[in-house]
Amino acid sequence: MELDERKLKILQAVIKTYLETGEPVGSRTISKMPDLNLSSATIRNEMADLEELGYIIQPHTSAGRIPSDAGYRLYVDQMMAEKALKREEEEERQEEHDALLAKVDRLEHLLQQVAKVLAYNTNYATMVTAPNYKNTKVKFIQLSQVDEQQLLAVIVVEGNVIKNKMIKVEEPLANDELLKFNVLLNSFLTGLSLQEINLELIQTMKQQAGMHAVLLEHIFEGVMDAVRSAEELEVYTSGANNILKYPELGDANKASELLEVLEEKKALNQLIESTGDDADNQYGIQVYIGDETPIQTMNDCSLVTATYELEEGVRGKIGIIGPKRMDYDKVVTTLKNLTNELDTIFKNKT
Amino acid sequence: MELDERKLKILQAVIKTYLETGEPVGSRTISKMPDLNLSSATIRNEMADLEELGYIIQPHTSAGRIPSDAGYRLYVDQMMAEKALKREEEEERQEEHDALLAKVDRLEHLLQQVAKVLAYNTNYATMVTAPNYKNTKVKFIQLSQVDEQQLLAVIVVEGNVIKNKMIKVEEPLANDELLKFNVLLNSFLTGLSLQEINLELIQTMKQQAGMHAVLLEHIFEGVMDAVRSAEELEVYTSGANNILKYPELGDANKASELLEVLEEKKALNQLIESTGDDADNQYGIQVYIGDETPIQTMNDCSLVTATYELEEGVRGKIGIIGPKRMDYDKVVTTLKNLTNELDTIFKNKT
DNA sequence: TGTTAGCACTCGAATTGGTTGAGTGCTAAC
DNA sequence: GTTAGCACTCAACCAATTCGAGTGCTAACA
Repeated sequence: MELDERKLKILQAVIKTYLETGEPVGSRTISKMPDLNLSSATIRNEMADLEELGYIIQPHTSAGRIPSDAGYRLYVDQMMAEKALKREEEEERQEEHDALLAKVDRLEHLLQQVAKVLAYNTNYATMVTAPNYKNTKVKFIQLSQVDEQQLLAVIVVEGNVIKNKMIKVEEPLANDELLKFNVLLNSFLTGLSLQEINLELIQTMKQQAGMHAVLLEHIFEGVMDAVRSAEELEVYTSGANNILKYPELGDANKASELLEVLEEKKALNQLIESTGDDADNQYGIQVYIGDETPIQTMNDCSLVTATYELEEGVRGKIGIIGPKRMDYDKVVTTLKNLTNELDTIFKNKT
Repeated sequence: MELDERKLKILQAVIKTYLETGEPVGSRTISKMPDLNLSSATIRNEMADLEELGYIIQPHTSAGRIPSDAGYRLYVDQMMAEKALKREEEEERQEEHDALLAKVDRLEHLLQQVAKVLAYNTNYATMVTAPNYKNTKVKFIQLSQVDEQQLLAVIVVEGNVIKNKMIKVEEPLANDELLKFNVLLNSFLTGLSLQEINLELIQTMKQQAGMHAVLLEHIFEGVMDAVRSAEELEVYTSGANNILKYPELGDANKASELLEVLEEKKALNQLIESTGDDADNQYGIQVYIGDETPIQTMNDCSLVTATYELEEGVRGKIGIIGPKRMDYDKVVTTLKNLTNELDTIFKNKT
């Protein structure tokens, strides 16, 4: 059996109405559509075929049909393909800037705000990861004496992300020693990516410095800590409550598990990092349906991810989590516009 | 009518069993308790009285009784009074340290961890506010040249909380100018509390400095920004999913509203700041039942707050949100132990 | 006077049975 | 290949019924 033109049309009709209503779709509903002029009986035959092909499912004998994961998949693929064609015409129309985003300054706040706005606009749960700094380079590094017993290490990496670390010392450093340290640190580390700063390098630095070893050790440890904390990926979430708005997810147990995942930043990070590369399609937008999602808890959900770029090579991800019957079209469009908007914001800023 | 000894006992029995079961408590259940030897009929009479006094409620004619807010109130007050008496004996027994908290270093992470552990231990939703820095003093302040067009302002306040701010400049400052600035800033601002740094002060500083006004303006603005951002209160939440575990809150609408509040940090802050001062009782623990909670959305919940002290005068709050029939005893004990533990951690640390 | 046994009563919750109607699959005719 | 028609299925809904936990009240008892 083949999926001919007509079957496809019927399938799309089923899915579309199911997305709208959330209830199983019967043959009569479809037959009444003006688009394709067929009796309910014919539709029934076709629907039986579609079920055999695995695109739709009957919850019970005397009910209408709902899309299977495979059905959604087909639908989404189709949609994405269409979007790819329409691309040029639309490109110009997305000028309206979101006032909510414009005035935010600090990256953390911006990303949190992005998650919030997105959740508000789509009515789904959202998450935004901070960009991965591993590939960014150290721009500036500085030790200062805060008080008798404490040094402060400040590290700025490209993208103007700032990390701080307090370092305890037994006794204050002399001014010229501090200066020496700063010169040393800067000359060695500036321009390196965080990835390239490793123990080996530190060793050679130590040899070069040739100063009181214990103190040195301590300070380097602190600096390394700061570097490491810059690598830590932050995740911002919003709209968790939206999950409860969809009855198919709203049962207390499932919803509770989902919420738990949304709180568990590590899991989230893994989740969103395990989604494929943006190279897969021209918008960097990917759709995971049901079992395709990387986490078991989300098997009743769909996940749509997009990639934004803070600057060359420094990327973060945006994710939207909703029921399988989410409004894929709207979500994809919104994400597309949003990433564009972020692009312009970042390009003007940095 | 009076609330005599026996009535009180019965009331407590009703509340206790209701806390455990979550279902209306009938007269027979109480009469079977070994503690007070009375027939169900007598209990019924007493319960009728208790209802008239407003301590318990009958959901419908042929059901048992559940506590009213007033009933809970009485129960909690009683409990707190008892705890106050038992205080000394217990004091020594709370030595077991929570391994999960010991190794955390940065304050943000520690507080987040506190929220998490607390949520895990109690099965309620939790929130922890970062301490209020308004009263803390500036310890250290520094401007550095990061690159051609950017200055970095770093401010450290007591409690070792660090704030950063990037400041754009048209052209790089000369080294001696920068030095001058730093001296100026430090001499004026160090030792002041964040509250005391205001426009007036800035004005006098400007006059003193007497340099190119525009640049100055810019820099001060940046510094002020950093100061302001230090004032911003952070709130860490955890265990939001626990809300769904209690049927009386689990209906989709209410739960959704609650979750929304938990996400809205500003609202949370207001909420927890509006709770009274810790002076009210010796543990700094307060219980808000039903309508007593400061937010309408929480009228079906109870809120228990505690205060911790990072150092003299620098305090934050911890809140636990659960159903009205939460296990007050456990919650209060847990909070008491936790604040003690935090005390020892902070005293060893700083 | 306080306590208790007994009893009629109430009312939500659970069970049952019947009805409805949306939807199906199949067959036969067009 | 399409469609009208028909028998069939089954969740959803509703009403009637039962069940039982719990009540309030009264009368008897200590």
